[in-house]
Amino acid sequence: MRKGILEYCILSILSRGDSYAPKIIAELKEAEMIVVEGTLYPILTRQKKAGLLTYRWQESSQGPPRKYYMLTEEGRKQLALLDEAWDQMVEQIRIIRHGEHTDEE
Amino acid sequence: MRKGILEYCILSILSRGDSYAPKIIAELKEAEMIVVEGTLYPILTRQKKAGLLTYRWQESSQGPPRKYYMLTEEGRKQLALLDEAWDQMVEQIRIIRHGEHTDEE
DNA sequence: TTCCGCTACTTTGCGATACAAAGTACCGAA
DNA sequence: TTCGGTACTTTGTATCGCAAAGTAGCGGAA
Repeated sequence: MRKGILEYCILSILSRGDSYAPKIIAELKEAEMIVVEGTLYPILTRQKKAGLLTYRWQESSQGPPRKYYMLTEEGRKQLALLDEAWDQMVEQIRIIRHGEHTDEE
Repeated sequence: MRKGILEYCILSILSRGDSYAPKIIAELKEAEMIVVEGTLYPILTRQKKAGLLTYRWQESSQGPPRKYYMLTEEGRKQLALLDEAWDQMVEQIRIIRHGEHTDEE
């Protein structure tokens, strides 16, 4: 029950600072949204291809260099849209669950 | 961005009273979660097969009889689980978006 | 009665998403 | 040079939702 939502989470995480895959995975795990490499990397690739992200190579003190991803201007726009869509969905599901009460309570 | 959530919505709707497909579709459309027949019917079939739903035939004043679906006891349990999972996801996404944390970082 | 349109339910094929698992490549230490 | 750890990539599979076409029963109009 979270297909398509990962994309939103990833943009959200990157909106708070550049990051690279293993770190993103750790953040998502902390939020109990278990993600594995084989899931995350294709999403990052898709989003980069869609122009939402870009990346820079950055040396690491230990191990190979890392791809640090960051939002593009378009990525920020998309995130704003997803923010709105998410809020609407949460509200609609609240209505479905508890009945519609827009004017009254 | 709503895959897997339809199942939850359908159980929620049925928890408020028995219903049949076109009526469920109308309710979901009202919630701006557009659903078409080819989407809903397979879900109902899956859920019935999973033991979450059952149905009875009921005559209609005009047109063919309708399959009125209703939750089983197991369906209610599943709905309770999904309720909890949904709340957790909403909370986790709120944290991801706004950087809420307990005391560290 | 026969035909037609409406309602309801069903099936098939496709694209997209996420997962599991295996594979590639680079770095530094022994 | 070899080994273990880190990072990134690729392939195959299952599932979900959609579009579109198909099946079937009911009731009104000619």
